[in-house]
Amino acid sequence: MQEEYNVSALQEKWLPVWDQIKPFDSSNPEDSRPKKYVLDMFPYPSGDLHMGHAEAYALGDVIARYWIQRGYNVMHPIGWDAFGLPAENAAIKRGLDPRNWTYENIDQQKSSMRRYACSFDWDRVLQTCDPIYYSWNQWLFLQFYRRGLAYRKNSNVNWCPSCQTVLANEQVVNGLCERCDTQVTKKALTQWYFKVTDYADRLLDDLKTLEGNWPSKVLTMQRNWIGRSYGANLTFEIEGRAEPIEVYSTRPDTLFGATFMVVAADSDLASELAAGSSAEVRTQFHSYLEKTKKANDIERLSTDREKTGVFLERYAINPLNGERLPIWVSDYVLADYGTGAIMGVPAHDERDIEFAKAMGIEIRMVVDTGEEDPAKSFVATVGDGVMVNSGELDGLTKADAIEKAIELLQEKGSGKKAKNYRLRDWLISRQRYWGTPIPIIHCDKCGEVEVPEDQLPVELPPTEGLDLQPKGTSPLGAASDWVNVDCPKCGAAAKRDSDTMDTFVDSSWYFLRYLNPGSEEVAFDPEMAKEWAPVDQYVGGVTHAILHLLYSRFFTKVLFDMKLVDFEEPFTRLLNQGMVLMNGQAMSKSRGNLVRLSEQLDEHGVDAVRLTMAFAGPPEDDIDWADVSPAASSKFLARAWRVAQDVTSEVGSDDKAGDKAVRSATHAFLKSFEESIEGFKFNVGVAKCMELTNTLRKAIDSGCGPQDQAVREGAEELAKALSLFAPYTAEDMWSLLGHEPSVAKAKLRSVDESLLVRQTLTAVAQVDGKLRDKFEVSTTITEDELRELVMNSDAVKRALEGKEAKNIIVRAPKLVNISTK
RNA sequence: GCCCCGAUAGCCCAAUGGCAGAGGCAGGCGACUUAAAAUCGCCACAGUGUGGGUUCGAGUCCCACUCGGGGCACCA
Repeated sequence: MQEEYNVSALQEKWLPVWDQIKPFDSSNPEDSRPKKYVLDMFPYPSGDLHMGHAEAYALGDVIARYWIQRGYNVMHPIGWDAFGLPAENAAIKRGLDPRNWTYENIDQQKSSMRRYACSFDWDRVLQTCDPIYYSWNQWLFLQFYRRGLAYRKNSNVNWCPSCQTVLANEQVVNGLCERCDTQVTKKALTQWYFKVTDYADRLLDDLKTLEGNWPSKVLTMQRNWIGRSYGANLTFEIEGRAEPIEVYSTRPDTLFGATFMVVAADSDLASELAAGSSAEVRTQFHSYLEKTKKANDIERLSTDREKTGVFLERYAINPLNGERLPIWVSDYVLADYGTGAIMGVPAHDERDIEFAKAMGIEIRMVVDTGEEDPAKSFVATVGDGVMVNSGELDGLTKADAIEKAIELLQEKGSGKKAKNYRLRDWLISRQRYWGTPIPIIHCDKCGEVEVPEDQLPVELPPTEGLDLQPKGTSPLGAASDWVNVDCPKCGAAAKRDSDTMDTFVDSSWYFLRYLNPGSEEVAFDPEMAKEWAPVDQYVGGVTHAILHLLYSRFFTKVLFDMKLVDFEEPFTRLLNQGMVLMNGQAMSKSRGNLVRLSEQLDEHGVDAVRLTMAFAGPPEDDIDWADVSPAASSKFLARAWRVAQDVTSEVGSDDKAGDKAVRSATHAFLKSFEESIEGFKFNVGVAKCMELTNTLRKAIDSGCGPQDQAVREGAEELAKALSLFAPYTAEDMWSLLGHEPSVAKAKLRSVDESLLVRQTLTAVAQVDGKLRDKFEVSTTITEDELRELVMNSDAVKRALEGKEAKNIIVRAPKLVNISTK
């Protein structure tokens, strides 16, 4: 009796079966299969899953399920990145506890994921807002603290006036808050930092080991972000100041071209130098400083902005030639890069020449690059050239001059090699409620005191009686029962640190927590880490190319130094999936182009949506939902399903008895399917499934017939292959073919190469690269035989008329090309 | 301004330097049907953004440009 393909019936039929047999359990210690760790970036629980999640998890699932079918014990866990502002903001808006909002959303997402048939191991689940999770955030913080990697300092920090909290550099995008697009301002605050800069070299150098396994785009972005440069620190004596000033330069070779010095307006040094100046200069300086502070990053970064500054009427002494250099303050020099002061070499630096032009300062060429003298052209020449007007450096090229200049400076004790980074330390304090409390107690007598480990976790106090409304200081500060404690050292009255940690701390090590998510004894079991970690395949959006991935890499290196893990990179391979767009644009409610995942699933079924995600194109490309057709995917799945239904042979009959041509097609399919999936060409893999389906359809209707064993062999492999994309349909096909669930655990047949060997193939004859004739030839044809065959071809003779064959290239058995030029 | 990626049929996309088409959508024709849907089968459609170059041979490699997308952008 032939039945109809019914998607929703299949979903209802198989979901409970899978719940029972748990095909994706990875917790059996007796399991002898080799291990693989496949990880999807965990979601933030803001409402139900959306189309973007659907793509990411569909693609991650293809990989996880593929490796299971290749015979691996695959760990594929999921969790929730559950702390953060959206929960807190939603809670404030509705007067609720952020816990409610968060856990409700998690429940909803969890049930959507189950329905979506993700191959997650549901026994390995974590939520970063659970005390049992953030307890270990606090433990790790203390380990970092003891290693000198967590410290507090006062400085001008990025401040979001809307979120009323500080932001890490990484969370400021074009001068705007990453979350709410508000203009970020500066504020002087004492905050906690992680010392990422200690690891800058390793974070940069180890990117090499990821080459080929991470998208090169991400590697480049990380390199740029860390931004290492090599140069020298030069020491300038200052008239009227006991201490000299250090200046960082990548071009110490141009020191003879220095005609001024600039100090960052907002640096302590600037204030100090100004203080020693005339009253008039002091007034000018202070008004300039006020303007600088008010200017936000957007204005500051605008490239065509006029250079401004104030001359302090003080002078620095050039260490090599003793010249007096006027000292200026300006906002184009950054207080927190290098030493916050620079030597101005206008002839060979674009920014310096702009400044010199604006202030009427001398431009002195010291590198002859063959271009016009910058003093005349007012265009800085930054390239290589020959040193001039530079004393002992004259005649040298750039690289040699840099070496020589450093040598000279070193002899005088006024300079040495140095390197600098764009990367700054990671500011982790946040003045908000919904995050991990920082496990430090402030005591008037003892200063910063660690919360003893046996008192962890420092749990968040309940929200009752707390005003979560952002007001610039942490809401936790008002929880007096919670804040006021005895100092663990001296017993005197003390206060807890009331800030919470950046949520990127949570996600920097969560991949290790999956190893034993419920453990109260350890953050993660180092033995388990040896078995499973690092992550073999990480899947997620490119939006995390810098922040999350850099922080995770930093954490991993610290854990390596703590001897808790034996690897230095957390994610061996990385796949960045694209975005799901609608009509060329990111989906959003305000644009009115939002496609609701739940509606797509109701209309087309889970399998069709998943298949569409995989088939739409290469995974890293964006998918425009307007360009794809889940209805067509559904149609194909029904077609494949009918093939399985039509098979009439018995389970377990001998493959070898089957039709040769169909068997060849099946094994050719297996080979190309494997290549497609391992090369992340899932769209091609799906196309191969379609091709095999067409072949089997034809074989059943007008070929060897439905009883032929080759048709069964093909249908079984088709079901297995399809299970990567369409688990419900594939499971039902597997059942129609007489097998027990689950198809997810069925191994793909290995390719029988002998079936791929061909007796004949089509050889082509080209004249000047253009196709002129074709021949069906034996695969063992010799070069001479093929050449003769082609030269005797009428079509080839016609093409050669009036021309002379000058060169004949023979690539037996496939091709002959006759060149007449 | 600098760097990276992309451009193949009406559309989405394939193609180890060797026959431009694997697959799908939309389209046309036919079979089945009283009819339609569904199903099954068949068909058509581009010479690869533009201009050069390397090569026996270029969608593929190199150079320049156009368009689209992304990243970085006073880091001395």
